[in-house]
Amino acid sequence: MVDLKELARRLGLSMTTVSRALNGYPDVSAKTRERVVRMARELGYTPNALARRLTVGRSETVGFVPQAMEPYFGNPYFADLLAGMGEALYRAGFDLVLAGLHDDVDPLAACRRLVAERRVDAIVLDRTYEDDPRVEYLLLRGFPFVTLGRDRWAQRHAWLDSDGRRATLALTRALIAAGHRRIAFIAADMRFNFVADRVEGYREALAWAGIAPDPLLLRHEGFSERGGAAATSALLALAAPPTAILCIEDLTAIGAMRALRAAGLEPGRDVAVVGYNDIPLAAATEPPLSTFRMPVREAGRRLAEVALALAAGADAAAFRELWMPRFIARGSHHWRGARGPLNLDLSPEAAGVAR
Amino acid sequence: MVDLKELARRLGLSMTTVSRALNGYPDVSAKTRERVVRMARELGYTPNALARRLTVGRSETVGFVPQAMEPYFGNPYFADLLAGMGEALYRAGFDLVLAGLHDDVDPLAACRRLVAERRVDAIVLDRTYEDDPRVEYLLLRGFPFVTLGRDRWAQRHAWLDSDGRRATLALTRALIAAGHRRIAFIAADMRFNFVADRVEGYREALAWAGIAPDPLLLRHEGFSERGGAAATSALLALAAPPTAILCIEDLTAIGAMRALRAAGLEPGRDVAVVGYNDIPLAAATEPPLSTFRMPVREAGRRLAEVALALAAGADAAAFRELWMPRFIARGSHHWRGARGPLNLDLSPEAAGVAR
DNA sequence: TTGTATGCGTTATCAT
DNA sequence: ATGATAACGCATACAA
Repeated sequence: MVDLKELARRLGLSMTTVSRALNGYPDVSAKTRERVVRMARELGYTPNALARRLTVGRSETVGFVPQAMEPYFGNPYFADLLAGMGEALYRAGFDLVLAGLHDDVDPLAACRRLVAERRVDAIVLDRTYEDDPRVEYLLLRGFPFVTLGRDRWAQRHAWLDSDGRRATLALTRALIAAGHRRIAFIAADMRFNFVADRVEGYREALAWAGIAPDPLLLRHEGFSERGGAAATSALLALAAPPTAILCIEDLTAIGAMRALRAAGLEPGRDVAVVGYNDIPLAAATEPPLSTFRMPVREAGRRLAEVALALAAGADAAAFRELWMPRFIARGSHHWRGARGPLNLDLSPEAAGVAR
Repeated sequence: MVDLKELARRLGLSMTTVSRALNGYPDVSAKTRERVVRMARELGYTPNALARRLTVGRSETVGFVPQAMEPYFGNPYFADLLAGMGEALYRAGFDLVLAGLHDDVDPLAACRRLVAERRVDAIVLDRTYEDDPRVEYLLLRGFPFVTLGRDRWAQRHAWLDSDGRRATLALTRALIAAGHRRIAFIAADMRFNFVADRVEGYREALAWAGIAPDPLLLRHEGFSERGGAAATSALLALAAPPTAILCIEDLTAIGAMRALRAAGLEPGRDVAVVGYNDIPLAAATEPPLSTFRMPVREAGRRLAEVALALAAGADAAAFRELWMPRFIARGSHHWRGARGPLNLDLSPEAAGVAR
């Protein structure tokens, strides 16, 4: 492995000049630069990233620290998000490191290590909790980070989020307008901000319509197909079962549809079912699943871009983006009691009404 | 941020002594060590990983480079593998970096960069191709790496693999013994070694039974639910449709079952269907999917351990492990024409017979 | 048991 | 336009 010193020796130049030529500094003659570049290629010279990183004081690395792995299993979302991030980071010459992916280590500990040892220049957090320890720690340290999903303060750090509240609000209102009165929501652990956000939209729509929320219709085992099925069975056992079921994820909805069938009910006819995320499987269910789509790959790219900007010293205040998911109307949201087709109003005005 | 020099100054000791005390060297008095450790904690000293890495000449990092992302989407396999690797690496103080996760960059280019710039100490490769460029490159460079999935030479590098050939061989033989004669395999791109390996087992079983392989029964669009469904529709349109369908993945099998139903056939009765991997969804299909289970999380852990050993200079020859997946007999492998229950012989002897 | 001095491979500063 | 030298923050060979 030839290093800079060796390369400079062979060229009869100083390391300084060679380094400058290679890094595209202006103050080096075209002729010299050409010589240097050619020789570097011939000898297969590649700078040692470890040395460069120490010198420039940057690790050229962005860390990704999830809160929990459970929601990721079987979820294409995960691969898509990583692919998006990986793409943007690769372009910038940065590495993507994953930390805290297993349950036996506190995600906070993983964060601490990344920050304290300067292993990364910025961090991307996914699926934050309310009062997330990772967020509090990074805020305290003043370390650059961006979250996918905002928290209730929303003004303390950079974030990117899909407007789950608005989507759920619009959906619930549309269901009510179509005649539904018993609307269930198979959500998940409310500590997740994105879950709380969606539940909020659901509740606002009910309140707006003057429907008293029935706590029995809100469930929290929605992070798996199995959970969706179990929750649905429980809902069907109610004295007054729901006519519509909102789900925190598509897999949840798939489980819900399975349980409905098992109970002799036809999803998309006897009961309306709606998922979230639009995983590939969603188009292939029977009936095809109506759901919301968020461009996850692009979100990953954008998160990486923001992380890079923050690492370069940009102000976090500049990076707060609320993306609107699109409703994908397929078959499962239908209901024989409906007064007409489902008509979602995703406009900001409609969302504001309920606030 | 206090560094080693500052810490030493405050203690009235040399950097050397402080460094040794912190790194657990024996030749430092207990009293001194205690003082050093206490002060380090008080001042919140944490060594700078970049500096340490440059000094010791190791990046303390392992890279993971997939061949393609397509097979990962919607596959819990991916998250599980990463979680396993992340766990073992975290314990060792190593970082896990992901590279080449997007389609617009050649995985080989990602490998090159990791190696040439010394960004990682070892690499884990998943789902290798036959004559995989990544493998050839790393072999050429003499760079430490381990693959999940072996290639046809099998003796050139460290690997860990599930014995897909043997599993498929045993399954196909058992199906034949049960009376099946038209057995289809919805495989995938044969450039993937694990696909070719499984197809080999399938063919061996047919040959062993004297059944001429029908090329129409071997399909290659199995990397998605949709592909599984499409392949099945094509198979059903055959003059002589299959009575059993092997699938490269569970999602494929789910698609196959969907297409069977759409054609008025009942999987697990009219046609036997078997998946691979045992994703959570597999237990929740109707009928529940019979499949093979590989402990992916542990495989991830083991891959990381091997990578760490190789990075530390261990000989690759010591790391060749063939794991046997377990057959999970649920409902979908049944067939009304069967002469009896399916009886798999996964013993090495049974696998050897056909060789 | 502790300290001195050197090196890791770059980039950056300051001359020339 | 080019070069000598310092600095990045640590670990380690060698000395004491």
